[in-house]
Amino acid sequence: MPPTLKEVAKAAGVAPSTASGILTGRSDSWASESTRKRVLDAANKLGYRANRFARGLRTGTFQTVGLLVPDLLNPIYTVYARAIERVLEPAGYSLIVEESKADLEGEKQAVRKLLSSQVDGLLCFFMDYQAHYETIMNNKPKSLSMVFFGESYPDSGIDSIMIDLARGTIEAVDELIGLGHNRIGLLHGYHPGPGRGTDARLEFFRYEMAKRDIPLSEENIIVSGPTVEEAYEQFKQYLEQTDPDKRATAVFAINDIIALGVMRAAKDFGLSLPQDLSIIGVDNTPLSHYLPISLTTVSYPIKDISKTATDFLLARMKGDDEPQREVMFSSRLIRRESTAKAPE
Amino acid sequence: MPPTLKEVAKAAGVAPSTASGILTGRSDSWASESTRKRVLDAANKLGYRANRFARGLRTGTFQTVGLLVPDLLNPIYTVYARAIERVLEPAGYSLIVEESKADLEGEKQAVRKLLSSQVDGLLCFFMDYQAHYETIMNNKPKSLSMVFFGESYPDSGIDSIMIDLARGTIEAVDELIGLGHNRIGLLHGYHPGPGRGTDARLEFFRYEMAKRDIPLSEENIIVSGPTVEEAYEQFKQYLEQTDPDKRATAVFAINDIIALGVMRAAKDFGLSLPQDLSIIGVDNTPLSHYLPISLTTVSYPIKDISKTATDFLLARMKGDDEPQREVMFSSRLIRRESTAKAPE
DNA sequence: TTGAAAGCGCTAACAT
DNA sequence: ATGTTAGCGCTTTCAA
Repeated sequence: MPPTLKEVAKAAGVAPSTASGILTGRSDSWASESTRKRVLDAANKLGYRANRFARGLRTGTFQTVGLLVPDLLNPIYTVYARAIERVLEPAGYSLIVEESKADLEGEKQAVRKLLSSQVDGLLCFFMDYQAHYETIMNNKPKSLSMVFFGESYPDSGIDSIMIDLARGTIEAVDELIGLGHNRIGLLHGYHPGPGRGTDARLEFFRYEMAKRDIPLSEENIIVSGPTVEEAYEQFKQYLEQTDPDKRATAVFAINDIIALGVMRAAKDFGLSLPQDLSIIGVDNTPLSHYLPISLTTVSYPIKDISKTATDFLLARMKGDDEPQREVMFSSRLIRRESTAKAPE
Repeated sequence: MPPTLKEVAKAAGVAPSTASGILTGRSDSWASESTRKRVLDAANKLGYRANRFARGLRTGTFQTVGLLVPDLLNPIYTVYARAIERVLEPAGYSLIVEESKADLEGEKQAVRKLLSSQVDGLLCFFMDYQAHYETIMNNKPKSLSMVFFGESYPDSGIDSIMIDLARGTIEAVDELIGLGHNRIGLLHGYHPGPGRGTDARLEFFRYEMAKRDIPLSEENIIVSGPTVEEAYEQFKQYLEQTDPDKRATAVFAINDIIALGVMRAAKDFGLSLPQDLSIIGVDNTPLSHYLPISLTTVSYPIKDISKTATDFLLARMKGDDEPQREVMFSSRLIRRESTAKAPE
């Protein structure tokens, strides 16, 4: 049995309430230096750690925030989780990571679960924001703070952190055009159900292509789920079904993991990389640098993003009620081995 | 404010304790069908969810288990975490994943933290089991159950799940020999401090090599940390410093992630893969299948392993006090693209 | 500057 | 078959 506050107090010769004030560093605790020291020593000696449950029960706060991500096998979410944790920890909060298994149904369940679960705050990467709008607006307890990544609900009071893929996408498109590609494909994978809303990454890509008068054939827009497996299957199918003369010579994939699926499918189809097919990803996953064919990718400042998001959440949980915030981070292209001159 | 048990009870017209018995499905609750139904309905209507903290405080149990892993960027731990979670969830437990950042100091801290943290059980992948022996034996509360992966403390009462790499390693060695390799290197990466104990994977490899009269030059045994970065650096250095005539033509890396580092270092050094260098990993990480050069690797039944470990833990937490258990799972080689005939 | 007492929401003995 | 009561460990008025 771990020591209780009462025991610490007794060992120090003070009342539990006094010890509590000192141990939690409450500002109104004007304990004398000597008492403070006695209490701290006693706590230390006994190896005291406050029982989170008792404290949570008493304070009505959980000192816990949840992070919802689609798929933990995409290492980018591990990177986020780490960065977030690093901000949360010093603030005394713990992080619970939940994944929706890259499935819209799973995501709905997870939202429900998290909304009524005992956390003080929630950081969300949704695959489909629209799908949860009602649930969240109707069921979010007033006491639960949230921050979104990548999209926002107008007038919801929920802060959002956005990544402006403009620069990165423009650089990617220009890079490919500069290499002589004029049949460029796109693989996007955030939408488990087809036709469900539009992906900003896709729209932006379309726009930039149009601006440059590069035809973007609809059949070169490939829809996949967010996992490497789905990307592999979809792209393999694309390769099998598309006339080689019309086939894209370069693919912009909206994240590194699905880019990996594309790579593998291309290899299995007998293409040489990057000679026969250039591939660009997004996220600059740690992995992308170490692949046998390292991946050209769009990168963004993930630590800053995580820090900002977590700071917003922390502030909201403290009661901050500024107007809804929305900040945007920029992106840029990192050139590696997966892009090359267009084939003849 | 979420509804409390008291409110549910009132809505159903019963006492809190009655409602409690019904809602938690306590066996000694001989409530009549009609009361049971009223309570369930009320709970449902109000969206009641028991306050974990109050319950934990009252029962002295946390319904939580911790999982300690070295490095979440190695996807194999994500795979474990998922598989474990899948067993834990139906049993009503949640999982907290802690990573030691692939650093022995971090691991020591994490052990200390978890031992005194409020979890009912602990599943551990340690990098260095010896380093924690004292801490654990001296500080593990009687009420905390533990299960180890990959090593065991004799007479500790802590169950262990082992992977017998025999078959996999033998197959790996034979595969390489069959391909004509006779200078085979080993990269092992579980020991942050050099000279700290020995790695079973290494010992076994040594043994199998000796048995086949294949000389294993000490300089072809490369020590690295468990991350891809460290493996990359170490192997790069190895390549730069080793006489090409003595250099290994094949490398057995003790996990897929460090195998990836080896691949990349070889590429950057100008070697062609797999012609100039064959590489074998261990773990059969999901990723290894999708790499542009897919990785030959030693695989083992990770779901069964996770299930067994979690079942053991669940049983121990329920009070089971069978003698210490130790089970061993087997492994086998999966041939992919990263291995080829030895160069001339 | 410190202590006494109440109560957070829940469960388990015990009483009815 | 159901209700009453006490208390888990902590924090927080309020009183001393």
